[in-house]
Amino acid sequence: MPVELADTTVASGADASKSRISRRRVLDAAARCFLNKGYAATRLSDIADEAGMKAGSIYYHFDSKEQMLSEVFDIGMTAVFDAVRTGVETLGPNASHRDRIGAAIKAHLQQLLEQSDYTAANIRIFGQAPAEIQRRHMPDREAYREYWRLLLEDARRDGALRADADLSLIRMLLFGALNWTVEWNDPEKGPADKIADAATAMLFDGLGT
Amino acid sequence: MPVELADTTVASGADASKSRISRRRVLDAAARCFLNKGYAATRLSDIADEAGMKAGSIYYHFDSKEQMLSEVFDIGMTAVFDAVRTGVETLGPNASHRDRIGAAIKAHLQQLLEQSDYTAANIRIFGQAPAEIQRRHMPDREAYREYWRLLLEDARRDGALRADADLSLIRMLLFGALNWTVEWNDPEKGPADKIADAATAMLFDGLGT
DNA sequence: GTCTATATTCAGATAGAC
DNA sequence: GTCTATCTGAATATAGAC
Repeated sequence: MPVELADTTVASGADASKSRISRRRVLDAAARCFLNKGYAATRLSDIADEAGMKAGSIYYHFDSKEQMLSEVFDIGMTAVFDAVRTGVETLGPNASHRDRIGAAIKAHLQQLLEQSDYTAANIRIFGQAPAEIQRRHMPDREAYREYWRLLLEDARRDGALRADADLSLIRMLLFGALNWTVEWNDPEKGPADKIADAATAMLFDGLGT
Repeated sequence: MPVELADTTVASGADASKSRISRRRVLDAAARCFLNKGYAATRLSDIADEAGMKAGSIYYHFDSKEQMLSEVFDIGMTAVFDAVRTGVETLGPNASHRDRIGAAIKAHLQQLLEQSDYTAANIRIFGQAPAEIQRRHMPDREAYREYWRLLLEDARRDGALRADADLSLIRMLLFGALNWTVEWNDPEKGPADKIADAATAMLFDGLGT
């Protein structure tokens, strides 16, 4: 029995692994398609083409197109939230507020532009996703916004940001400057870090003379 | 004959007018639907419902869904470009660069958030529109970008913006801050001008202490 | 000008062979 | 696990009555 058990374990382990791998390949393809064409305009055959299989085969891994979208959103939000938290915490507790916010901006843009099609898809197409899917993912997004809200509020409390600033407005303008990069950035043209530095400088210093 | 001529003229004038009016009603509905749901997710029956007619009737006024999208893009870009030019030129030739850029920001946001669903649709869904439509409207958008490029460059030339700024990068970050408002702004919550003032202050002064 | 009815095309989803 | 073949529903677009 130990042998059969071992064999079975190996076999099902291998199967499970193959399944997990091609499931992920399909999801990668879905994230790319959703990002580039939008949700409604993406056909299952587009995803299948990019994943190297036939449209019908997708249903071995997923129940529906909506399920794929939902998982793409989940993975994308987790990726960017983790990256930002890690980027800020890596600085240690004595970093300046400017450095903390700068690190958050850098991590956000790296995920969006270089690391994760899932994050990019989440940010780019969330607003046009089916209402039910949007509703389901509101709490994630709210938690992420809340993290940024505290980041900025702490900075103001300690005098690193002007006391008279409308922080929730500023936060949304900052998100806009960062998130809109997905509409125009050409990865060939330069690293996300360069954009991040410019955004941080604009936020803190402005461009007036 | 003068009578018949007059009658015919009046009658065809009235018909033409009715036609123009309901054509515009359909296009208004299309702009709203495209803005809210995206292009691919909008059905002709959505547009028809909102315009108070049946889906088939739309084809009396338009040849295709794509034609509607193309006209929405045209009207939206013309509206925002005209508004921005007018806003800047109204200041007269002796206005400060800060005031000129501030006026451009205000006009852009007013169109986007309060005046024109056409402009909002153009900005929000352009990136997910069919490739052929995007291609056709590239020159318009390029001209608009060019206007802003000169606005910022003139300011820098005269010393109103820092000499070391990467203006094309800054311009795209600014566009992002402004354009992303269409994703989050709640028209009930406050006027576009308030957002415009915050954006202008951020651009010139920054928020650091 | 707008309607009803319909042709046509297409995309999401399912069934069963391999 | 992936394929081929197919069902089904939907959406664009057309035809002809009113």
